[in-house]
Amino acid sequence: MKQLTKAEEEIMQIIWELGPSTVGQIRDYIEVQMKQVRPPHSTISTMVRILEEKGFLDHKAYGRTHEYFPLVSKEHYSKQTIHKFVEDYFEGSANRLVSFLVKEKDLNLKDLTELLNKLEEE
Amino acid sequence: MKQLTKAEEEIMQIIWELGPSTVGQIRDYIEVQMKQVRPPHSTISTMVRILEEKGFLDHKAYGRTHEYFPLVSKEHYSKQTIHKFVEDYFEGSANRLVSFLVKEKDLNLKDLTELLNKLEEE
DNA sequence: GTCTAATAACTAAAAAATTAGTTAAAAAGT
DNA sequence: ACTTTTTAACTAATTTTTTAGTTATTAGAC
Repeated sequence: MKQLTKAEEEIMQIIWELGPSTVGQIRDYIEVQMKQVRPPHSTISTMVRILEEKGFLDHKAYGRTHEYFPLVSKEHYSKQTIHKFVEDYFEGSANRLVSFLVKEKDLNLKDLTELLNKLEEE
Repeated sequence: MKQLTKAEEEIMQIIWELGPSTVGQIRDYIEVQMKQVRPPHSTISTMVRILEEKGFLDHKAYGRTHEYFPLVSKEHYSKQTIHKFVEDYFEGSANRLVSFLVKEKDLNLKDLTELLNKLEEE
């Protein structure tokens, strides 16, 4: 699976968040939720067409309006990304990643213990 | 801190791996270890100079030979990257990342338990 | 010392990514 | 019906990233 560029990933995040969306809805989201300047229609339109080309999106046409929806789930993409990341930075060991998180205080032992208990119940 | 591009990150990985390196050593590594075509000197030279500009590398000059070394450690960079990743994909919760890893079988409960015990000893 | 190979610095070219203009068609509002 | 707004498609322009050519200098081999 191809890696997303920064701008592409941002668009994907929005569509994952909103679900199936039109170009207009994406622009609204950027303006209202992200409080940025409303980008030109053509900018977003080009982005989603590239994402479609790369196989991340597909669309349904309602008349002239296209509604874009993800072909790759956020879960699937994050799985790939994390896999590569663990590969590159933790010699492929998820264990080491967890150790690292604990050392870096992104995770404390109490939380981890609780989590483990919960996971064991399932 | 700036995000690295794909090619930039590859160079950084090599320098993190090798320690302080000259352009020639990097080219050797790419040829011998990575079994790729030996890139032109100028290509690698440009990359390391850009990385220097971005603050990821510095160099020591021995005569005309420059030895480049990291200013940003692999640990520091991975910390930033993972932080952003957890932010974007796990709502900032490292807990959820760990759950995800377990669900996706990158991590099994036995290992996690052992790890937890080890961490608690420290 | 002379020659060869490696080097840094500079520059340029190519490729990829990003942003945006234009047009024609459709939809929505009046 | 007429006007305005939204849209897709196409295209172009810009910016960023990546790769590589050229030149002058240095180091090392002989």
